[in-house]
Amino acid sequence: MFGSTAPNYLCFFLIAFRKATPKWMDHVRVSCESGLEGPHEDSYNWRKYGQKDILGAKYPRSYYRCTFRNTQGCWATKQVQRSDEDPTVFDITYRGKHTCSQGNNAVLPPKSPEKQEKPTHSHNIDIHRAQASQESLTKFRNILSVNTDNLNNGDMAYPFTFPSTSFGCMKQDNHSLIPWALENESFLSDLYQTHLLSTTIPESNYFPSPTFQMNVFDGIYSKPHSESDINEIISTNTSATNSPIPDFNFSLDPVEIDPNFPFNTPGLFS
DNA sequence: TGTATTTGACCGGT
DNA sequence: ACCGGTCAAATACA
Repeated sequence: MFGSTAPNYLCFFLIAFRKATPKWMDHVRVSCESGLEGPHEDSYNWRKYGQKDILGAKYPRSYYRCTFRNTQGCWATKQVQRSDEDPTVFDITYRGKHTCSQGNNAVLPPKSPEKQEKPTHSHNIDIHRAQASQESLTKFRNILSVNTDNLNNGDMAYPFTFPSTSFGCMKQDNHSLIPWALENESFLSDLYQTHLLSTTIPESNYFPSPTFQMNVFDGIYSKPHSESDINEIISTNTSATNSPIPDFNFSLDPVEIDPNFPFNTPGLFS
């Protein structure tokens, strides 16, 4: 399977990255009474790069990637699709972890309020700050409307809590923090993306309403598509720690990797 | 003019 | 061959 050339290795790792990137679903219910529709806001800067009609789905799926993909090499992506059953619900699938500045701790100021769909509400911003105060978190939690769609799903796990410690500010190159970070935050930190409801603009151009009703993914890592997905995440704990590619928070699925694979092959990561 | 979105084409996996 | 995901040229917008 593996040739002796670096490009072959690179190809392999790109495939492994795609396949092993943790995914999770985020169901957002839009408040009908507020007259809002469209997906949520998660305070990250996303750039839409595609839209597809999905077989059997009423609504098209939109594809977003981090705005800073090129400038900062952030490979976080997300998919947004309106639920067939309940059009007020958007299924959001996140892939990858933000390695850009906004993913570490910074919530960059909006370039323009309209276009950047940036929440100007402090709670949402605080939630993304590395040192959000417990007070803010408590206040924020009080206005959350938890979507319990997944509670009947036996796969769910990892109850969502609001830690008082810094969150989502892990530097990707801080290897000394990796073991703890991977065990506790590898994906949980990404779950710590909260969402504001959109206005009437669907899919992409949305920004919070002053009367928004916060509906946050219920903080549960839900519906792993398969057991392998869990393995993918768990494997991050081990394989990524010594990964020579610190910029990518991906895991290598041990099922797919020959344990005898010569990682120390000269030129492998060159 | 720079940036974001749209949308048909393209590609890889199944 | 079909389908999902991505690319990139065209277009829109500030």
